Formats: sequence, structure tokens, C-alpha cells
Amino acid sequence: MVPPAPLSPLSAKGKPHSLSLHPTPPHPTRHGLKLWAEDEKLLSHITKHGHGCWSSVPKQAGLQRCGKSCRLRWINYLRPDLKRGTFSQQEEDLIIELHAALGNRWSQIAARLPGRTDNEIKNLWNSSIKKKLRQKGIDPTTHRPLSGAAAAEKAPPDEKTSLDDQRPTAPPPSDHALPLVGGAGKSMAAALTKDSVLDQVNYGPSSSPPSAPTAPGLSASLSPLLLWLSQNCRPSDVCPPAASSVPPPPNSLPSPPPPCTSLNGDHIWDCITGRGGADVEFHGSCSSSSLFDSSPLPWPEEELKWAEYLNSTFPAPSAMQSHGMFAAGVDVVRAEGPFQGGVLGTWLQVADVYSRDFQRISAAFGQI
DNA sequence: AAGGGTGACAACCGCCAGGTG
DNA sequence: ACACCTGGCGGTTGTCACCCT
Repeated sequence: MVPPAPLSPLSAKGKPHSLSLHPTPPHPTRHGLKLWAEDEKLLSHITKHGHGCWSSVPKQAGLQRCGKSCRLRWINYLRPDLKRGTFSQQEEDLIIELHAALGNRWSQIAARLPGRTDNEIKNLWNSSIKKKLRQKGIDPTTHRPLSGAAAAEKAPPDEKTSLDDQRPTAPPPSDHALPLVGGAGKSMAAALTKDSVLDQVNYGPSSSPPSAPTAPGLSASLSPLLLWLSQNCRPSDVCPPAASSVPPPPNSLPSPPPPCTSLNGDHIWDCITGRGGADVEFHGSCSSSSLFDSSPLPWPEEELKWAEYLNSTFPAPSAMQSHGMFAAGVDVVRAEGPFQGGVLGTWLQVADVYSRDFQRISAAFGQI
């Protein structure tokens, strides 16, 4: 039986995917793909009705797949808010930094990279970033120098890493250690403690923002992360309820809020660790009724499509900080569209800081 | 030109957590 | 308390395209 022409927007290596269907028909034998001539059905169904209960989607949409498979297809491929194409250097830097703090929590990392999926990031990490880090002499698992003797000296025997595949074990649960999963949990768990995080967060009102770390090393790597989190975590997550109930005036947007002056360190910690629902996640609500709530923002239609989707997962756009996160995060790579305003500029500056910070951090690691 | 190596990508698989009856 | 279902996540595999020798 000749499989029908796939509808998947696959493209050749290195060529950016487009959201239009059938740009480059994939090889029909590519596993799984031949079944995805149903992409259009799935896309249409979810666009119209939302996914609701995934297990019922295949039946309702007339697909021959299980709900789980449909969900995966939607999340990793059909979601209209997906950003296609190669990762920018800034994105890669952010991934590395987030990986250092979160470990292999791809979904949480993906939540901080708008338009990117956990699968995408995971693939990038395994196929590209890992190698790059090793070439730079950094253990991609521990984010520490790879030099054998030094690494062995600093790490207990069971923490030794090899150039081959790492077999990390999760650190013991602790209220004060980042619940890192995978390799990053090793040494980083020891270094990244709640206290260290709070040290970064709870500086006095006259202190300089954390975007200008004064000391290289882990705490330095944490600072930009915290800055990022402070700006991009939902206000309701990182601020006390009373504070979050009063949205900042719109004209305050271009200047990022003093990252931590209004932030509670514990909330920041929760944000980092994922406690308290602080993650800005892209998964759609299971409620189809809320999935495509109309957006109050006069976005161009092109943007509106996925903005509607996002609107179901992000806080109300009136929470301008979140809007800024959403817009700027996307525009970091796709420097076009309607969001090139002060927010974007601010975010780009921040991203630039991250990039420079990461370079310093990498250099610092090399000196350890 | 041919073959092997490598990168990129999508999908599969198994496990786990939360919700529900 | 228990079993079941569902959704979500992370690790792994399979496939194709490109690059290099």
C-alpha cells in the first residue's frame, strides 16, 4: 500500500521548518511519518475543539492513533506557536544555563524557551550542545571542567564522569538542594542550594541587580538565571498575592522591574524548582473551552492564532510582565513581529547579558 | 561517484504522578 | 486504601540528509 502524501512540515536538515503543510514530503518509510497524513485532521480538530481529553481526540477526529500519540504529535509538531528553525546562540546559552540549574528537566527548560519543545531541546542537547561543551572542556552533565585529574580530585569517586555517556543518579531529596534530575544534579546540587539561591535573590534594595555578578562560578551563573526568572515567572508565582493583584502600569513595561526588590526569595526558589506551579508551561489546558479564548490583544491574525493558544496557558495578557515574557522570549530569536518594543529591547539586553555572563562563566569554569 | 560518519529530527517506549471511582 | 485511567516526562531509537574522505 502506498502511503498517502504526508502532511508533515518536515524539511531537510538545516532548513527551517515552515508552518505550511507539505513543503518537503518526507521519506514515506520514515517511521511513523507515513501515518501522519492525518496531521491536517488533528490540527483541524484541535483548532476547532481543543484537545480536551486526549484519549478521545483520535475518536473524535477520526484518527487511527492513540491519544497519547496525538498529544505528542500536537505538542512536538503541530502546535501553532512552535518556532521552527535552528536555535540561536542565545537560546543555546540559555539552555545550557537552565540545564545547569534544572538538569534534564527538558519540559521546564522548554517552558522558558517560548516556541521550543522539550523534545527539540533534548535533541539539541544530546546531538549538539553536549559535544560543544565537551570540546570546551566542560562536563555537560555536571557543568564542571572535564579535566580528568582535577575533576576526579574534586568529585567523590561516584561523581566521576567520563567522556562517554554519563550515568548520573539523582541527588537525595532535600529541601535545600535543587531537586535536579540527571547529571546536573551531581555537583550542582551541592553547590546550588536554596540558601545560595536566596543569597542571590535577597539582596538589599540598594544592591545592584543580579545581572552583574561580581564573582565567577556557580553563583555567577545563577544570577542571570534569577534575573531571567524574576522577569519571566508569572507575577502571581513570584510575588505575594497582594502584590500580584495590582498589575504594573503599562508605561512601566519597558524598564524591567527591579528583579528582586519585590520578589520573595522563597517564591523565586519555588519558581526555579518548579514548586508552586511557577513554571511557565506551554501545555494546553485540558479544558477545551478555555483553549481558544479570544485574546483581548489586537494582534495580527498570524500571531493571533497561536496567541490564542498561548492565552489559554499564560496568565491574562493584562499581566503585562507575562506578556513581555511571551513576546520577548519569542522575539529573541525571531526578531520580527509586533513585539519589537521596549520589552523586547529590554529582554534582548538581558539575553545579551546572559550570553556574556555565560561566556564569563565558561571561562571561569575553565579556570577552576 | 561511493561509502561511511555525523547531525538533525520525529517518534516510540516505559515510568511516574495525579485524579477519580 | 486500592485500582485504574490519563497525561506528562525523560531516555532512547530509527530514519533521513548532509558532509567528508
